[in-house]
Amino acid sequence: MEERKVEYTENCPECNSTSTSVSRDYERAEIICNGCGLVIDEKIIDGGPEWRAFDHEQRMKRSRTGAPMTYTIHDKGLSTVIDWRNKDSYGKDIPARKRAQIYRLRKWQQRIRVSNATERNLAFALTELDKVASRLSLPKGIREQAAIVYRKAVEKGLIRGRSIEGVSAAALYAACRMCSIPRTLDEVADAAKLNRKEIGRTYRFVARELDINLKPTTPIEYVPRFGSELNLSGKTQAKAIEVLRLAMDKELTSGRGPTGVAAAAIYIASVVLGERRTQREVADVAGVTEVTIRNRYKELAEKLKIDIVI
DNA sequence: AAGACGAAAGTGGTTGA
DNA sequence: TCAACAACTTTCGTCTT
Repeated sequence: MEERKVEYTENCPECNSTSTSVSRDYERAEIICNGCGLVIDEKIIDGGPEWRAFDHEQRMKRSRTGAPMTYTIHDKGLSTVIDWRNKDSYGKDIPARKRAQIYRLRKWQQRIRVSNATERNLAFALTELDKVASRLSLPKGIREQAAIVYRKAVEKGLIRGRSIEGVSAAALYAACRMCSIPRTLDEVADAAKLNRKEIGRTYRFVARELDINLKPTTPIEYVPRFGSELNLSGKTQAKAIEVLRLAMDKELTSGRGPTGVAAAAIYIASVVLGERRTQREVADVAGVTEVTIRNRYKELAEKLKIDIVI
């Protein structure tokens, strides 16, 4: 193994002068101060490759990594991309007489990449998916999940007779529930600019055909999101969840809209712990009315014997 | 003046004959 | 296919802080 010493800009705690640098000795797996020779750290991890390559060809052959695979690009991000720079793999300029050839190659590569109708459909759907997901500020994992659901729907031919937008919105809604960070149908419908009925219908259909059976969402899953939108402390959110656990034990949540129950529990928790929010505020973030909160929280307070002092 | 309360009527979706 | 039904909403007048 060759000895690689990499300059490392960190000061030695011993001699502590800014001018002295330390070096990493991967042979001995130590970090050493160049000034006083102190071993600063041992058994460091060598982040580099364990193989050696003598030229570019070998390097390409031996390296085992590349761009990560993703489901959010229609070809999973694995296709060849001919970039726009007129440079070859060494970074040298491509001679003028070859430019035209490269230009044609580039054009055809683009055309082939999204060749048939299915591919184009997928490409379109995935951009749509991404657009809606970013409007709802959903994490990347959910987009991947939604993309997977959408791909399966395409494979089963479930798109026929349904709009791409509708199915991608349904896929996204399903993905949210699968990952336990549910959005309401209303929220998805709003972001996708479609009506809720349509998405709901499509979702049910897709879920049935793909054998995605999800348990009904529990109110608890809504607490963190509503809680943080209301700037409630973790303590209050925990209290709301505690209330919901008790409520679920006593069957007070079944048949009720989960958002309504979650809103009521949050309201109760906020009052009990002195972090008061008005019914109006809670109702707004939960997407229900004050009346629903009142009905729910009356029930909860009565059955769980929680005293509400207002 | 804002928030909470509750009655009454209306809406959209599910269920079962 | 249709009526019954429960949950939820809208609206509004009243009470409380």
